[in-house]
Parts: sequence; structure tokens; C-alpha cells
Amino acid sequence: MSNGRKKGDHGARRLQIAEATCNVILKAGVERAGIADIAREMGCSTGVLMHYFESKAQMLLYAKNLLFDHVYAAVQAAGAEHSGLEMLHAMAMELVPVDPAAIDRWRVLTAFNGMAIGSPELQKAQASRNARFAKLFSSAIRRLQRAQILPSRLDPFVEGAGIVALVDGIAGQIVMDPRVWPVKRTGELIQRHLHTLLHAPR
Amino acid sequence: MSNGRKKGDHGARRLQIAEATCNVILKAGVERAGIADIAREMGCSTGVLMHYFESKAQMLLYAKNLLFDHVYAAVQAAGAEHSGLEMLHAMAMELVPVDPAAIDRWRVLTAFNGMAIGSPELQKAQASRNARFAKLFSSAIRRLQRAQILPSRLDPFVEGAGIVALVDGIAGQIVMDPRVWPVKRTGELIQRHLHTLLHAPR
Amino acid sequence: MSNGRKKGDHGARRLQIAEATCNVILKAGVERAGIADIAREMGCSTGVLMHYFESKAQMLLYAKNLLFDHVYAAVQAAGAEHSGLEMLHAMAMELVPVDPAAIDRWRVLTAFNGMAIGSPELQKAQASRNARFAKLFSSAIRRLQRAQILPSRLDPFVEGAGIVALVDGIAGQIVMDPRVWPVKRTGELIQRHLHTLLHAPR
Amino acid sequence: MSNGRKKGDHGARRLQIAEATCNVILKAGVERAGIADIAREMGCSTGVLMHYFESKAQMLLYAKNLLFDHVYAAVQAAGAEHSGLEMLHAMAMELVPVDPAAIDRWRVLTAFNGMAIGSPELQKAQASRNARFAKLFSSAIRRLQRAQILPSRLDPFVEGAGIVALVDGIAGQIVMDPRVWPVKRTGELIQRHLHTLLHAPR
DNA sequence: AATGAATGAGCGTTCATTCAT
DNA sequence: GATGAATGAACGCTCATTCAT
Repeated sequence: MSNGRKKGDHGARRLQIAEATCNVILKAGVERAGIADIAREMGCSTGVLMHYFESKAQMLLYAKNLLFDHVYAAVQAAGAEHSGLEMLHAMAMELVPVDPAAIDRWRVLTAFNGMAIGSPELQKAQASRNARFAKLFSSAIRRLQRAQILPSRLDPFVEGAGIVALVDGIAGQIVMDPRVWPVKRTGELIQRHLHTLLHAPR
Repeated sequence: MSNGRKKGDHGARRLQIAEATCNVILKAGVERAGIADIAREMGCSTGVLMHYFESKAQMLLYAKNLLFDHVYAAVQAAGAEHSGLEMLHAMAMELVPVDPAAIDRWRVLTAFNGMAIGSPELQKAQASRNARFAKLFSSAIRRLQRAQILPSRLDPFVEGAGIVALVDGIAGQIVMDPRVWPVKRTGELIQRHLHTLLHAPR
Repeated sequence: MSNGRKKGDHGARRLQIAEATCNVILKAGVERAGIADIAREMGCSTGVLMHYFESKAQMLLYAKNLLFDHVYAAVQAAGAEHSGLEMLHAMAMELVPVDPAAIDRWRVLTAFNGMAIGSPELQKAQASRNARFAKLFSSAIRRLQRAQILPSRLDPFVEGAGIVALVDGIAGQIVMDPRVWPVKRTGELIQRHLHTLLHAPR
Repeated sequence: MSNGRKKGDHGARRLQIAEATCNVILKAGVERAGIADIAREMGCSTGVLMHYFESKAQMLLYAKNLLFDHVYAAVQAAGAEHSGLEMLHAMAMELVPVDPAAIDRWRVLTAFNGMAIGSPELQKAQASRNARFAKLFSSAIRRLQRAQILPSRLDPFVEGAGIVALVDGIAGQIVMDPRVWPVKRTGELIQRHLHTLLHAPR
């Protein structure tokens, strides 16, 4: 009877709270997501939440970072599984939301994005999020340049940021109305954008 | 004839309130933009705001629509002043924020975008905003197709939505950190994206 | 062309305001009867009301007194037109509300009655209202005693207050649901009560 | 088993709040009875009140019903302890307020009565209150008819409503000035009214 | 660890009243 | 006289946070 649990419970509980937080945000929006709602969603009392997080703000931050990390890891993994220009395509397609779960994830991130306005710290955090994704793509681009698949005159970071911009833009539309961007159409647009890298003007 | 107080410049006051609203949102974020803050920003009492708007929600909506209309008209005007592929480029460059005032406009719109999550009506409104911009671009594309500048096999609406996506994506990054996208760099990326329209695969 | 008006307008306007006040109270209740509502009901601005009354409280008071005086005069008139026990009956039947207009009058008075709780002055005013009606009836009773129709051992004021109590009680029920007391039934009950005066125990 | 805070005496707290509510209404009137005042009266914060009631309206309703139930039960009990015509007399005397506490109860009920004007629902509730009391008396009357103490030609409900009307009318005067109706005088008037039931005309 | 009652500042909104026109 | 914009205190209510149990 090794009832040797107890460790790890703490983190698991935080994850559970973050998930509940996201669900509430999806249902009611960030500003109407109160801790009472989150507690109800979890089926516990509000006091519990304050045991695991110092404040509501930190709870939200944790949830956002979790979501971000999740997407980041998925994109990174997609990059590792492909090569050539295909790598960039796979990464971009992993970033763009194509199923309901991913769309919901993006919705929550969009809510946080809006929250960042008016808060220099959150704004900086979002800028850094953008930069991290741009870097992820720029690393891939640099690899393709070294493999002489992409021309060396391209600025990897700028091109990375460009791909992220296109994907974010598409996601921003999907989040409001998923019907505009069926997967096939999305894939074609991204494909075309990536091809411009091959023959970029000097 | 009628004595009594002057009519009062109802519309002008609403504009003034909308401007103050945007300023407060920029400083403090949508969720911390209380009507007391807006009143303070305007240098009047909170009661005034309720004279001109039925509720805070309508005040925000009015401010958002004003901002949207402003940008929309600018893009439309830019389209009217150019021809050829240049037209699309001019429109896109008008949409992308390149000066501090435009960046602030986009910031406020980003805040509203976040607010839409969790509210089906606002979400629908944002979807319609996206569609209207896509349409603006698709009309231009159709004109270029008729002039045989762009291949007729392109779906004008999809391409329009694609341009909007790219621009929104860039704007989304500028809003958080303007240093990533100097005007020149932005212009080149958009240029390259527009050129893909010329040789789009069948 | 004697346009010699101007005098009396003041009083007429106050009457008009009092009437509008009663209408609003009937529609929305005393506590939800705002100055703005009354102004709207009259088709004028709120400022007008403050020209004719020093405060909202005085406006309400004026309206209440008007209503009271109206009913008082009607009861008094009914007494003057009859003699014998019939006089008391006619007076009581004038006090009890039997048509929609009278019911509405009573409703407003009921609202004011409730308002008096918690306000010693208004409470005193209501007590005095009750006393004035009791006196009206006790005068009649005294007259009937002098005419040896009613036994002299009756205390006229107590009996007067008793008749008022019965009528007020019936009115209080009618105000909430008029179906309980059709005129005929009301008349019979009052009749019976009045007959107890004839053979009141020593 | 379950750890955590004690259950808390939910019902007791509601009673306490209702009592405080009544006290405030007596001191200041229904319309000036704010939840801040009630909280001050209770010696707690306003938030507490919202823990125990969904809204101020429900708080008032609860207080009113409590008062009503209290009086209703007392009248019912008085009926059970007597027989013959004495039963009706005892019930009526229980309903009429004869001590300061009962007068205050009636005052609060009078305030609620005024509140009902302009609100169809509350008006209906008051009508139902009247009907319930009339029924209480009509049951007693029916019992006396079966015992052949009262003539069977009387309509029990009408007579019940009549007794309630008389008592309510007396109470309405006591509420504004208790000096008018000393207990003895009240008892005699009611007695006389009840005797009319014995020899009611066909 | 967990509870949920309690707090109290803050919210959007209402409204009697004032006053420049 | 008349207007209605402006005021600002007060309202009912919400909610993150605290804390005794």
C-alpha cells in the first residue's frame, strides 16, 4: 500500500486550476471570470484557489504561460519532425488553430492579449512571447540557410516574425469566425508565403 | 422662438467622451477603465457620461466603432488614390500602424478584441469587422482582375482576408513592441506577399 | 382681446403637476416615481417642476393633500345631501372606492400611507387625516343624536373613528384586489355596521 | 470527516437580518432603508447581507413574510384556544395590535403595503395576504355555522373579509396614533361588529 | 488542507437638485 | 419662464482577499 502521494499534488492542483480558469474565460470572458466562477467550475471553494496562488493576477498569468508553453512545445516538436521548407510549413500549421480545442486555446490567448493593453509589464510579456515564436522560426530558417535551401541574404529573425505575423493574423480571424479559414485554404496561403522566401529579392 | 438652453453639441461631446475613453484604455486597460476614470480624464463628473450614453457598454462600443470607421475610411481613401498592385500596397500600408497615434489606435482595438472573447455578440461584431476589411481588399482585387493585372483564378475574398491577416499580424506585434517592424521592413514584407498574387499556383 | 391671463396659471400648473405625479405613482410606485418620470408624463423638462415646488417632497405632499381634500369634500357633500341614518351610509359609501378612478385615488393614498412609516411628521399628518375623517363622521353622529335617531350614550368620535376604520379596511382590500368587494356587498356590510349604532349596548 | 469551517447558522442569520431590516424601516421608512443602513444596524458589512440574500428585494420580502407568518400563526393559535363567538373575538383581538411590539410589526407591514402600489406582483401578494386572513376567519365562521351558533345564510368568506377589514382599519389608525384605540374600546367595537353576525338580515 | 463567512473598496448607475443659457 | 446639461452623493451589488474554524 504505497500511498506515497502528496508530492506533486501541488503542481497538479495548479494545473487543474489553470484549466478551470481557461474554461471560465472561454464561457464568460476575462473580465467576467471571477474566482468564484473558477471555484464553481472546479467544484471547490474560493479559498482553495488562494492557497495555490498568491492572487488572481498570478492565477491568470500561470494559465496564460501554460497555454503558451503548450503551443510553443507543439510548434517546436513539429519542427523537429520535418526538414526542408516542409519544416517551416509544419511549424506554422501547428501554430494555426485547426480544431476546436486549439481555437479555444487561441481565444484565451486573445483575451490575454487584450488584457496586456494598459499594462506595460504584460505588454512586455506579450512582446517577448512574440519574440520567442519569431526566434523559433528564425532558428529553423537559419538551419535552412545553412543547408542552402533558403538564400543567405534573408534576415532570419525578420522572416520568422513575418511568418508568425501571418499565422497570428489568420488565427485572429479564426478565433472570431472559424468558417473563414478551412485548413486547406490556410495551408495554401502559408505555403505561398513560404515560397516567397525562396526567391526573395535582394 | 423657443427659449431655454442652447442645444449643446451633442455629437461633439460624444466624440470627446470616446476620445477620453480611448486615452484611459491606453493608460489603464479596458478592464480598469471605469467611468470615474473617464470622467476624470475629461475633467467632468461621471453623471455627464450617462447623459450622453445609456451605459458604459454603449460608450465602449461607440469608441470602438469610431476607431474602426476612422481606419476603414483611411484604407478606402488610400485605395482610391492609387491603381495597379500599388493600390493594394497603399491600402495595406494605411492599415498597418506606422506612427504613434496609429499604434495607440490599434492598441485600443486590440483591447476590444480581447474583450470580445466570452461574448458571442462582440465576437460576431469582430468577425464582421474582419469581413468588412477583407471585402475592402477583395473589391480592389476584383478590380485588378478585371484590369487583367491579377489572374482571374484567385478567390478575391480569400486573398483579401489573407492580406488583412498579414497586416493584422504585423500590427499585433507592433502594438506590443513597435521596434520589430520599422516602416521599410513592413513595406517589403507586404510587397513580397502581394507579389505572390501575380504568380499564384493554379 | 383681454389676454388677461397670467394669474392663476401658477396654481393651474401645480395642479397639473400633482395629477402627473399621481399618474406616475400609480404606474411605478412612490419610490420609483422620479422627477424625470413626472416631467416626461407632463411633457416638459424637469426644471419646470422645480420652479413650482421647492423640492420633490413638497410636490408629493401637495399631491397627497389634493387627493385628500378631494375625497374629504366629496364625503362632506354626501353628508349634506342626506339625513337620518342614510346620511352616515351615504358618507361611508362616498369614502369607499367604487369606481376605477376612486380606486386609483386610494392607491396613491395607500402609497403615501406607507411612506409615512419612519417619518414622524408624515405619521402625524396621517393621524390628523384619520382624525379629520373621524370628526366628519362624529359631527354627523352628533347631529343624529340631537335628532334622537341615535342613542346619546354613544361616543360620537369613537363611533366615527369606527366607521372610518371599517371603510378604510374595505378600501385597503379593494386597492389590492377590487373583486373582493362589489358595491352591493360593501353597502350591506356598512349598513349592518351602522345598525349596531342603533342598539348599542349601554 | 469534512474539515473546514462550521456550517454557520444560516437561518438564524437571515432572521437576524430580517429583524434589523424591520428596525431600519421603522426608523427611516422603506424607501430610506438602504442595505448600508441595515448592515450598520446589524453591526456588520454590507457584503454579509448579500451572502444571505440574493438581492435587497428578496431581503425585504423575507422580512415581510416573516412578519406575516408571525401574525398569522398567532391568530390561528388564538382561534384554537377558544370556541363559540368568543373564538372570532379572540382571533380578531390577536390581529389588532395592542402592545408596542405589535404596533411596530403593523407599521412595517403598512410600509410594505405602500410599497406594493405600482408593483403588480407585490399587489397580488398583498391581495393574497388579505385572502389568507379572510380564509382564516371564514373557516372559523363555517365551524360556528356547523355548530349552529351562526346562521347558515351568512357567506363565510365575505364575513371573514369583513372582520379583517374592520381590524385592518383599526390597526391602520393605531399605527399612526395608538391613542385613538385603547384595548377596551377596540374590544367593544369588534364585539359589536361580531354580534351583527348573529342577527344578520336575510 | 480546506472551507465559506466576512470584509470593504469599488463598480455602474440613478436621481434630486443647481444653474448657465 | 423654461430648458436640459451638469453635478455628485447615494444606491444596490460585485468581488478579490482575509481568516477563524
